[in-house]
Amino acid sequence: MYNKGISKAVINRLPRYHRYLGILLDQGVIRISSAELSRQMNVTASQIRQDLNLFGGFGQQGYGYNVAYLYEEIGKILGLDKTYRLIMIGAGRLARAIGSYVGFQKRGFQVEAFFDRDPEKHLHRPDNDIMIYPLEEMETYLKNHQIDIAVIAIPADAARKIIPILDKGGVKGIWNFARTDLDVPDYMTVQSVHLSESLMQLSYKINH
Amino acid sequence: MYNKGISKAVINRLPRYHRYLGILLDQGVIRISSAELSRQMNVTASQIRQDLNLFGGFGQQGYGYNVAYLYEEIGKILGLDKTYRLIMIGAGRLARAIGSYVGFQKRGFQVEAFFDRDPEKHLHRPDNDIMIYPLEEMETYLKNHQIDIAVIAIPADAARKIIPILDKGGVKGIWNFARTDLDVPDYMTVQSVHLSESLMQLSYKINH
DNA sequence: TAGATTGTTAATCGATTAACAATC
DNA sequence: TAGATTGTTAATCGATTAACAATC
Repeated sequence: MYNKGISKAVINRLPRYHRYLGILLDQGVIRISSAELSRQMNVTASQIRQDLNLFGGFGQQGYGYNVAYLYEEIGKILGLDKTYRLIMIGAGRLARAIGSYVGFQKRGFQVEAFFDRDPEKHLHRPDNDIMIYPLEEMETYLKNHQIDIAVIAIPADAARKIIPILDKGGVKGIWNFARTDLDVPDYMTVQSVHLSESLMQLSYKINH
Repeated sequence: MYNKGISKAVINRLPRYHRYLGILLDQGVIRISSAELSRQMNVTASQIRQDLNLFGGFGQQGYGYNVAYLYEEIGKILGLDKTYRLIMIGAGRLARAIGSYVGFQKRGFQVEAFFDRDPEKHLHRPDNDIMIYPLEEMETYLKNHQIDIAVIAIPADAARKIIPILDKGGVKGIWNFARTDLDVPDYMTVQSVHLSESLMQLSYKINH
């Protein structure tokens, strides 16, 4: 899979295409034209064709796109055909909620462990049998386990401090829920979910 | 506060300015130039000045920007000088995590109640004394309480069905965590946090 | 006053949309 | 074959960056 200068705007749209195609697939729809999909998704047909063609000709003139095939291909582009091992950094409410969200909803993403400054504080619940380790053990843990993604759900300063350990431990991607930007080497990637900023954007929109 | 055609890109950047200014404020920094802020934030100075000037001249030639003043003004633009009453729709892990996140972190956003299809299922915890009501009572509840924001953390189809009730109930904004787009009348606004899409974007970036 | 830095206009860049020839 | 619809190029639109005159 090769990145021939795909813009960030396009990447951000791919998961949404994937979601809509998944719904069509469930509905038993076999083929769809860019025009029809554009109606359902509220984007232009031109944009759909333009976006898809960055990755190759998935459609067929006079026919449209085969739903199952396109769904599959976009899944591959997004890397959903692979599996990923995750650790959760933090074991508070948010970390546990995200951990079980990922565990239930996302087949290819396996939550392997939680780490917390104070693992005793967070009770093990019957529906959550994944171990919570003390944060100091993370470095050793990463030596013995190949982990692809670290989910960060701890305060901002703790989050920034932990990056070198994740780097050394061979973690490739960070899903960041802390209220900070994170500097990582260029062979690592960060995807941030800034809940606070999202709520502020809502508040802006309500007032304007 | 008036919206003179501010683009979405600008609005999305405002909370980040606010965050950085908050840090500077905590550090006791009195004034800052667009050049210095641009270095810290990794954006161009030009963009900062351009963005800020959409809302008025907050700076002063030869001086820069007063940190406290700018922080305050951006806060006002974002509507952070007001208070908002929220209800949480859903009382599962994610809803409770977000509910307590908002409660702890965001002073102006008050969580008033939870609603759930099965309120009995979700135990009341000592650190969470906000009531959980059955979902059927929401319509009546909204008649008797002025609620500004509904946070949606229930499955996609349930989420879509609930919109008319929120509309009738006078809710202005929706913070949507369900895996669906939501159609609302144009006097309402939706801000979605698509966790699933965010994770897919991370997965894409790891592979490219 | 001189130096610094904004506010703002103009130039550039990139992303979206329109159009249509290619082709199934 | 005729009709439909893609793939792709060209035109438009919008957003970002550069430049500099205004001014503190």
